[in-house]
Amino acid sequence: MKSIVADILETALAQLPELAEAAADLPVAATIERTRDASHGDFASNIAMRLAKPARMSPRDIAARLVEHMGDSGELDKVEIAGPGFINFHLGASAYHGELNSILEQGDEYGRQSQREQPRILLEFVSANPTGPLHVGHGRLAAYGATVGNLLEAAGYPVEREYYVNDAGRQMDILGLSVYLRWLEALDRSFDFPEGGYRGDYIRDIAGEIEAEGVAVLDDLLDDLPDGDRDMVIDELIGRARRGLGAETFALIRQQALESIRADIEEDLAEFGVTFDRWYSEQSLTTEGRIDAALTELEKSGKVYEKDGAMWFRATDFGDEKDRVVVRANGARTYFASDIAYHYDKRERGFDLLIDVLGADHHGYISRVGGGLTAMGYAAEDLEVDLVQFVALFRGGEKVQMSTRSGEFETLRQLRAEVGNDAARFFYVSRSNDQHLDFDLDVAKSESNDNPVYYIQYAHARIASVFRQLAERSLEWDDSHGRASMARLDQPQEKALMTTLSRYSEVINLAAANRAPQHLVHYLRDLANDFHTYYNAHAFIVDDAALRDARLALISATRIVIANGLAILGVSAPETM
RNA sequence: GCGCCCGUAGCUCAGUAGGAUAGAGCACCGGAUUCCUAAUCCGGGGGUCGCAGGUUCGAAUCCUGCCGGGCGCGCCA
Repeated sequence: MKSIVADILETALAQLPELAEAAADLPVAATIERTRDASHGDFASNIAMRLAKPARMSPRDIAARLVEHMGDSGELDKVEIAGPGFINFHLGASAYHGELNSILEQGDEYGRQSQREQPRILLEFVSANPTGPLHVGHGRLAAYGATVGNLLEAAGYPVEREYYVNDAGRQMDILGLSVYLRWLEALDRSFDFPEGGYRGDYIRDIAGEIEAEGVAVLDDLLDDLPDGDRDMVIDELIGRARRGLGAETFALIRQQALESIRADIEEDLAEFGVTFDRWYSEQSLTTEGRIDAALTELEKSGKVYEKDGAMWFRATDFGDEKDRVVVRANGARTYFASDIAYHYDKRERGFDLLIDVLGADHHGYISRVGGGLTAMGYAAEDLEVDLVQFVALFRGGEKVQMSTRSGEFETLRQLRAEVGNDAARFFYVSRSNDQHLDFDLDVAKSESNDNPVYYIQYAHARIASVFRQLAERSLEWDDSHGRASMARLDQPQEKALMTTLSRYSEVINLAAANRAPQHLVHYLRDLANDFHTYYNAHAFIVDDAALRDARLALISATRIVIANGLAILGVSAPETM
């Protein structure tokens, strides 16, 4: 719809060289927006005000010139100049009827922009460490990332989704150790479980499943532990276990634990409607020499130096607070080294735009990873990080404490079980990602009244119900008759509904461009509201066949748009409720 | 101390590269169904957009400072 107005304005502008020059840097579409007040028409452009300074003319004069050069497009009822220089466009009914026809013709494809080649986007999200089940915070990353991916695809971008599995490093050894200790415990060896280990019940489950063949009982494992902090104790235990069991056996336990947890996460997310094109292993960065390759690139750039036996990256040259170690004095690569190697690899694989969806506590990484990319010959702008703020659960007006110790739930699985996938997906993306999220369990769970998920789904189910009623009355919807009779849709509720429907593509583009799913959430709420209002004001199944068919065409289009929008959110569109 | 995010109605939050009279839900008050699902609809009250300056035709939106809240600042991952 918006493009109709943009085309008219662009055509007029092209005929006025002195204005076109001033508007060179200004995309015409960016000057056009929906009006808030119907008396201002359907769309308004502020282009005259924005050109006033560069063109050295008064806004109203500019507006007048533009209006003079607007042809008669047939879809425009009238154009007015208002206020300080707004150009208000009043569209005719045919524009709305055209949009309605598009919806009915395109069905579930409606709202999808034509596929473009560039930029190829790699969307990385969740990427939670495979050391335990996902918690409610990860759920927000999952819902947000998945929805942004759907939005980008709908907007026509080629998108691949990736989960980066942090399956290397010390935490994996701690995981392996924790599993082995639980395995020992199951053999009636009793001891104090070390503080730094992973203590969750899932560790016991994994311990019960490990292949025991070749796994020895190390009776003196916990004897004479050094006095020291928990990290020291854990490292000592890892060393003993590795020596006692043999490096291969220890690695086997570790890998089994890792794969068990990773598979559990994958299943959890799949049930949540969140899937990935690839699970990218951090271990593979080492085994396939990608860290070496990245370090070589860094050295070539001259942005690394040696100090105190370690290799440092000059992160401060790229806006970071301090330089960062990439290779420790003991020869081990840091997590940061993996991280830049991974992002370098993403770029090497041909992705133009790397989007990372990360928890808000990761904001410190942005400048240094971007800096790494720059040093290796790419641009920091190739990396976009969308931070997602934390989640707080509320029940009965009280904040649910999310400590590991407390019996209160904290895993994504438990949340999904309690409120359902639809409500969870919906609530997670209903707020801006840079806003802290208060997740009210009571509202999400309530199956009536005040739950916005059901409000939207109910609109969809109601429409389905109308068509069932139609069949029960032995009537049929004559699709083409309905389309031919759209002029009969002249009630204010019908106009309001058509206007809202026509906004859908604009909302998709806006939400995709801003990585802001909440725009779609609010839109769907508005659309459902317009439908419910219409439902209460007018009967659809009326005796007048032309009017009936036209109204059924309108609500049919409404059903399509609601279903398409909910699909992007990963929420189901039920036929009955 | 430095850096990032946030501060809008009683509560939870929208607010589109600055735009016309700042919106929604919940809560509160009052109404609507012989008829397609009342998980619905309609109406009403409720605001110094944290504070103070600045930029401009125009600021919730941009800039500066301050106040308040969250998060981060390892040769951890």
